[in-house]
Amino acid sequence: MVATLKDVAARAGVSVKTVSNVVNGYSFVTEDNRRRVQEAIDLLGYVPNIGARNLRKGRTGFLTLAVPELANPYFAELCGLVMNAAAEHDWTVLIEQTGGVRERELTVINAAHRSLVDAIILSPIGLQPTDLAEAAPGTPLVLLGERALSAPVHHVAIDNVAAASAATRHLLDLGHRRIAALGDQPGPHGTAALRLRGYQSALQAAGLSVDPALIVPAAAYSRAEGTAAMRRLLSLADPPDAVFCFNDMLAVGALSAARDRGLRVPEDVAVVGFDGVDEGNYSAPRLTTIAPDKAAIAEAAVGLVRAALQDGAGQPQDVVTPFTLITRESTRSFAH
Amino acid sequence: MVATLKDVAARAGVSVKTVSNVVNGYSFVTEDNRRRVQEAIDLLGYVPNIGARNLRKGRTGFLTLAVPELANPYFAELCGLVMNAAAEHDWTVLIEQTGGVRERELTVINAAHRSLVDAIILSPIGLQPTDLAEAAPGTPLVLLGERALSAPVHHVAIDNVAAASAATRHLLDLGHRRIAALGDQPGPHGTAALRLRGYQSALQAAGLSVDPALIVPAAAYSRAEGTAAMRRLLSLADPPDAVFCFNDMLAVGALSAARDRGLRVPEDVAVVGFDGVDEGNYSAPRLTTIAPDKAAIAEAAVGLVRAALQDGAGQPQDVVTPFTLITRESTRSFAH
DNA sequence: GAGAATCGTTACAACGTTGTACCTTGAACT
DNA sequence: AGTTCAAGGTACAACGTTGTAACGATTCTC
Repeated sequence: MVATLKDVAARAGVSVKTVSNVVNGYSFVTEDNRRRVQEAIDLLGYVPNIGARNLRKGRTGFLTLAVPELANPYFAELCGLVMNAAAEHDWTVLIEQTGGVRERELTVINAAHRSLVDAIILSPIGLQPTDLAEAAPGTPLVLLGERALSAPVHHVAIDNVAAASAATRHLLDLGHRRIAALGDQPGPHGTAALRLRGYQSALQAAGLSVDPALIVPAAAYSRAEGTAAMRRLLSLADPPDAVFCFNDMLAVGALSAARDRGLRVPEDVAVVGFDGVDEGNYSAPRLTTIAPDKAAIAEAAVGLVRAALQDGAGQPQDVVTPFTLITRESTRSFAH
Repeated sequence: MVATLKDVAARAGVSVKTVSNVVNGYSFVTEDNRRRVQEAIDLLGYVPNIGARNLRKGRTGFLTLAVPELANPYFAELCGLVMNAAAEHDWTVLIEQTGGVRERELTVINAAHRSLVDAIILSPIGLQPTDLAEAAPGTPLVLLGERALSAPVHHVAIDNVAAASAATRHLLDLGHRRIAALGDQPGPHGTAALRLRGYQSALQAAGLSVDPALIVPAAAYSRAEGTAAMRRLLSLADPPDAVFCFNDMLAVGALSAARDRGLRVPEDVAVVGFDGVDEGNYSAPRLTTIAPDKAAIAEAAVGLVRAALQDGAGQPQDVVTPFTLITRESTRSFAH
């Protein structure tokens, strides 16, 4: 059905290898042959069989990019950027959704499509440090946004502690004293733990104590969870005057909950998010947020993959990418 | 480096084919051999080479899903659902971004990774009806959300005209008379044309004339374009009292523009969106929208692929999936 | 003008897998 | 005892591609 090199060769009256040489731009082919082969290719609509090529060459031209969920715009945006960065080096990206479930993350790093991809980029959530021993040897692995694992693996991330601290300090600078942290999650190794640490250190640096009642968990980093968690905060006897949300989805949900209670943001309660998604620039009020340089993360991840494939297994790199605090209406107009 | 069937066979003391039989659960293998092979597999960490298997079997287990942009949550949500639906039938989805550019859509349908995928699901934007002649023969093609092409290709979509008409009628029922359409795009075959037709027919059915000044274009279906277009509308000498946006991103942008002008939604101007993305449930005010049943679209698309691969090239199917009008605050509290 | 160097092309093997055909073994029938 | 039969296993070829080695043809060198 589909044309192969053999078909093209037969039509052009040359050997299979000569066609292959034309396709790959190799070595020396007479102008005459090159033209005849090209005509045959166009005529038959020949397209190389990538699987066969991979089989022969060893390199596949594919990368796995595993994220918790595409429905989260942070990851959707990130996927798009990684795809672009990868395309610059002729890689195609195979996106997987893990749902943040440890078991599926394990599948990604130790087996799934191993023979089909040159490397794996994973944004882990449920993964435990010891799990990395299961990683497929020989396939470079780059972890995104997760530093606490601190295992000998390539990492790309912002400084989560510093970023969370900056967000909290921003609220402190505006005069807020009863600042909540929304989005805590179990486990000492997750992103939540790092952001919580940054939050706590900023409070302590300001001479404030940390009130456990103001640290609320979120089962998932979704808008719905943000709303639910914010409702709990607003129902406290002594509710917060500001909330640092561990991601923008939670923050959007929190804004919605505040609005439902008839509270003004930022006058009654200020809100800071984390992720810098486009959506936050259109919420009401517009969302102050920590914006990681997503393009830099994508570039760095692909760069690490390239380096790992060239040099073999060198020292695991730890790339720290920049972030900025974008102040918008959800905190800005507060006057103390 | 990576273990192959041969390595496993050597270790287990059986032939390569017997190992293959164990891996695939085929035919008759003694319990003893099966156990020994399994042990060798576990020990060596054997994983089948998918490329080689594809080469041998013809079927690849991959689908291409090409969407304009992952950053648009409608497509991000849709991708997630298609991936889930595909996973039920052991397919892995290869996501491509076309940017809505005709040339890249053409690449998708006629060449890219053709040999690597069993079928192609495309959400077209720039594609012209005649372009479908370029589609790779032998690889089933399913188009999403696009009916006007009306070529002999599988289609899955809601009834865009009816949906747009329902949205407009909703505004009419609420008493609005000066209703704008936001998001027009050139070309007689695009989604925009269908939604515009539905808008017009609803107006005419109500005995109203269509004011061309109230039909504003949008270069892209993004929040930023929605804001820009809404500004133009609000600057008219005789501005609209309601706006039907051709997608939710435009609507979110429009809400932002209205807010910047100090207008109340829906009291001063009502807004309806299209896509039913989660974000619209958290905007201020919450967005009334046409919500296509995205899960149904995903299921239908994968179902069509399955049918096409089983029956060969049968009659192209035209699947119409349901939608609902979700009324929320951006229109609801209007009293006329 | 004989040998060497270069260009252009080709046959062959191999990548890892599975379908086909065949072989072996033992048991169940006449 | 001879025949049939099925289960269990194997060897081989093939999928489409490219690297290697080798070959024929031309040109260059002294």
